[in-house]
Amino acid sequence: MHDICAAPMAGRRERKKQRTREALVDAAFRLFQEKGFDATTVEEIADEVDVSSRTFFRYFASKEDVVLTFQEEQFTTMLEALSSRPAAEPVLTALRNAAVSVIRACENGQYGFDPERFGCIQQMMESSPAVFGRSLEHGQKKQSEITRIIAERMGVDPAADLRPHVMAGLANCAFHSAFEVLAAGVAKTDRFSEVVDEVFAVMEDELAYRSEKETATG
Amino acid sequence: MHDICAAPMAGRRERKKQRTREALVDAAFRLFQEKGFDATTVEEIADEVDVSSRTFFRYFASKEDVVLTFQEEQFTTMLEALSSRPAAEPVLTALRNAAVSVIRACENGQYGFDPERFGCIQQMMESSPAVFGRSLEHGQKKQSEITRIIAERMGVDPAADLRPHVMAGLANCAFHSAFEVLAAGVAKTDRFSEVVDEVFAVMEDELAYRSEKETATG
DNA sequence: CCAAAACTGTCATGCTGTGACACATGTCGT
DNA sequence: ACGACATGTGTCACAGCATGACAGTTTTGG
Repeated sequence: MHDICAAPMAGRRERKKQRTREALVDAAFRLFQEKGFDATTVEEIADEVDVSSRTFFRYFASKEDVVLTFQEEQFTTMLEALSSRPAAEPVLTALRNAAVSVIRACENGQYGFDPERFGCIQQMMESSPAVFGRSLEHGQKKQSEITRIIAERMGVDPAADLRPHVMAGLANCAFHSAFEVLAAGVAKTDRFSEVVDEVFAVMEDELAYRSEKETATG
Repeated sequence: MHDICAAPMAGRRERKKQRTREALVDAAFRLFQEKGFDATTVEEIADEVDVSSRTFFRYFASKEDVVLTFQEEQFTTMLEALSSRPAAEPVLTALRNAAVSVIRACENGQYGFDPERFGCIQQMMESSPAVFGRSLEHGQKKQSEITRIIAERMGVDPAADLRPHVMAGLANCAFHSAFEVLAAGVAKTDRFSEVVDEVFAVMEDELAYRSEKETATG
C-alpha cells in the first residue's frame, strides 16, 4: 500500500495479470483472423486461455475493447509525437507529421508495434461495423486530449475558442477518410501511412484553393 | 401484386403498419426522455404500444435505430439541399450552406421536422455513448452518398480521386465537431445550426491561414 | 368467399455484460 | 514462516439485445 516505486512489474501478481491479458489478446486476434470478429464469441477466447468468460470481462469492458487497446496505444504515441513537433510548424502540419510518423512506425514494427496485427485491425475495421463504430466513438472521446495539446500550442483557451476543437476534429477526420478511401480501393497504395498523408495534403490544397474564391455564405 | 400506383398509402395494412411504427417511435422517445436511453428497454417500448418485443425488431433493426431514423431523414434532406446548391459555389461553401439550412429547418420545425424531438436527440447523443457511436457509424456509412454528389459537382471520378471523399469527410467532421463543441459548452450559442456554421467558418479561415505559411512536410 | 400473402405472437436460443458470493492465491508486516 | 488482508478468479444468476422458427390471425385480391 506504500506505493514506494510505481514500477510496472511490482510483484508476481502483476506479472501474472499481464501474462493473462496478453494471452487473451493473442487468442482473440488469432480467432478474429480465423473466423472473423463477429463469429468469435467471448467464451471461445476465454476458453483458449483457460479462464472463465467472467474473467475476460474483468480485463476488457467489451469484446471490441480488445481491438481498441491498440488504438489506444497508437493514440498515446501520436500525442507524444504531436507534443514534440516544433512549435514553428502550423497546427495542421504538426498533426500531419505526427500522425504519419506514428502510422509508419506501426507499419514498420518500430516501438514494439506488430505490423501484422496492425493489418489485422485494418481488416476488421472494414469487415465489422461494430468494431468500426466503437473505433469512431473511441476516437471522438479521445479527441479532447488532442484539443488540449493544440490549444496549448496555439496559446488559446480551449474552453472559449472553437479553433483547437475543430483542428483536432480534422485530425480525426483524416483517419476516418483514410480508412474509407482505403476500403473503397480509391488509393493507389495499400500503405495506410501514405493514404493519411495524401488525405492531409488534399485538405490543405483543397481548402487553400477554396479560400481564393469568394466566401459567399448566402 | 400489380403495383399500379406506388402511392405511399396503398391499403389498410400499410396504414396500420405506419401507425404502429409511429406509435413505437413516439413511445420510444417519450420513455427515452423520461428515463434515458440506456435505462429504457425494448420491452417497455413495445408494451407501451401493446405489441411484442419481437414486433419491435421487425420495425427497427436495433434500439438505436429508432433514433437513427431521424438522422436518416435529415441526411436525405441535406443531400437534396446539396444537390440544388448553385454549381458556382465552391464545394465547401455548398456543403456549409446545405448543412446549415437543413439544421435550421429542423430547429424551426419546417418540412415536418419536430424541433422538440430534434433537441431530444441532441441530448441523447451527449448522454448515451451507444447512440453517439451508432450515429457516427451511420454518418460514415452514408458518407459515400455525399461523396458521389460532390464528385459529380467537381466533375471527377470518385473511384480514382481522393478529393471528393475527403470533402465529404469534412462535412461529417463539421457535424461531429459541432456536437463536441456544444457538449463541451464552448459555443456562445445553443443553436446547433449556428455552431455548425461557425465550425465551417473556422475550417475555412484556419486552413486558409495555414496555407499562407510554408508547407514544410519534412 | 376462398386462397395466398403478410403481419404478429409465442417460444426457444445465443451472445454480451454485470452483480453477488465463495474460494484460492499473492502480499505484507512481524 | 505465519497470519491478516487484499486481490484475482470461478460459479451462478440474471437482464437485455437480437434472431430464427412456427403457428395463428388479419388483409388482400380475385
